[in-house]
Amino acid sequence: MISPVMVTTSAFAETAALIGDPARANMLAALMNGRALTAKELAEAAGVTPQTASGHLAQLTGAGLLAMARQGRHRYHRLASPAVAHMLETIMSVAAGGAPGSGRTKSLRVGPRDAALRRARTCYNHLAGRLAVAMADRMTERGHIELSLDGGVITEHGTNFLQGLGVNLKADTAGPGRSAGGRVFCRPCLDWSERRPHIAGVLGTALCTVCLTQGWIRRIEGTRAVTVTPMGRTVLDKAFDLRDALD
Amino acid sequence: MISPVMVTTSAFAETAALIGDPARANMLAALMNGRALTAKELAEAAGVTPQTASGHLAQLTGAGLLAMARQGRHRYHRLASPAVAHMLETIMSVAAGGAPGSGRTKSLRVGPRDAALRRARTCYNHLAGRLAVAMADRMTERGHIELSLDGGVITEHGTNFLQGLGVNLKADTAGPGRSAGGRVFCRPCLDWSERRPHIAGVLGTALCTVCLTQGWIRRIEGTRAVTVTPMGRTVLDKAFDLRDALD
DNA sequence: GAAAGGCTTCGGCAATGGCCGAAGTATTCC
DNA sequence: GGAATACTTCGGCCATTGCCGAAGCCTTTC
Repeated sequence: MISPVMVTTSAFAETAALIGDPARANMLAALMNGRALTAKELAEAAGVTPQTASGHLAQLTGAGLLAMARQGRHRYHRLASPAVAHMLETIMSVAAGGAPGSGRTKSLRVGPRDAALRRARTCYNHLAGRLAVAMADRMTERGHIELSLDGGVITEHGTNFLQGLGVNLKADTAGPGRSAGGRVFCRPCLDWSERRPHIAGVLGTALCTVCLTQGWIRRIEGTRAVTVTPMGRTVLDKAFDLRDALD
Repeated sequence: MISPVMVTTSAFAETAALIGDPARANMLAALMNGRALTAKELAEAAGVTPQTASGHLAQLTGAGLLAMARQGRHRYHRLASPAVAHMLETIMSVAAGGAPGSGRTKSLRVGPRDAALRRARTCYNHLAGRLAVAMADRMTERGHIELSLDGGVITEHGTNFLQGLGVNLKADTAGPGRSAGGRVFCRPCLDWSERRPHIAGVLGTALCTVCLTQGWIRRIEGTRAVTVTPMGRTVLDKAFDLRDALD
């Protein structure tokens, strides 16, 4: 007999099992930069042949974790929704060491690629790493935002500050990131490398978008890491007093 | 050669794989009621023999997902931290059907046990299901809270309301759920059965605690579902105008 | 139209890992 | 002290499933 509760429990396990395979996990991690990649690129990211990758991608798409779009002879795969990205980030956060302060030190921090990731990276559609945590810290210190592990909100002061940077927060009057009262929340996202919250949600997305379009940061191909351009360094240091966050 | 980035990716995949096994997934789901269970109880929940469960529990504990406490000849296992509970809830949310509005209809809703779960259940340390969503809706309508997918906050009005119910929100001046400014946030938690947010975080925990200690709701043994007592029905319907949320 | 590239399906191999029976330790109860 | 209970370790069986080579489909390019 199959209990009705088993149905949902089984979907729960299946989803996790899908993520739990090393090859698929690498594909999903590669897609955490928020962009769509071809099957071949994902095969390379996972370290498997195209035919093996094809099977994995079919499974992930079938389960609703990925969305696929044909374009010529390419097929572009991306995370199906921000909810999926959020889920993956949450798992990464737990995988990176469990509760902060616990004795677990599984994630060794070595190597240049790793260092670049810890310094600054994208987390689906917002920024993460030392850079993002530093930005959140300065904004908190100055009263631009209020942030806790349970939630966050931008103040009037912060709205003005961000608009001065070119972030338009009054574009739409309602959206997933604002309450019925129009208040703009910023979702805290626990940074897996820094173990402290940074800014996600609509606010984090807007901030990341501005940084990219203005050329303050640039994506490093084939990884989630980003570099801060010389211009970006000047602008962001002036705006956020980054101190040694980029060293 | 093992790339340094692979280290973290591997921990990511291992964590997901740990959750992905059906037996372990059932154990974790059973622990989502927030309480500690013995190895035997978890074996029963997973549908495996004690010796098999023992191996699974050792893995989960070793990975930092569970914490264990000896007590006499029993060993009580619980989720290691709220972060783990949050991760599991996020996976359940995605597993229950991907993005809201997507064509996925994998989770059939049948059977009495399932119906009870959808009506009211605990989600680690707060309430979920139709009951919790209805409570959040009423509080939003009345201006007690502001809630969006990105965050939430309790208003002065809401603080008074909850204190009238016996929830003391001014107990400590700082904590994980409040910003440096003392503002009390309530984390939104996407309800996997209702596909709408309900109240989590410190606020959700406090609310759930009051309901349990006052005897308004009671846990159903062996499941995450809770029943609303006759007294609770009276009190909660008066306070929250639950309408048909409990039918 | 032929060639090339991107992607998928099929088939068989191999290894990972979950499962239980049996046996061993630790703790409580009588 | 002996029986009972809770839990763990060990060893071998078996199913699942990830992997790649080969071959086929579809689209673009020349």
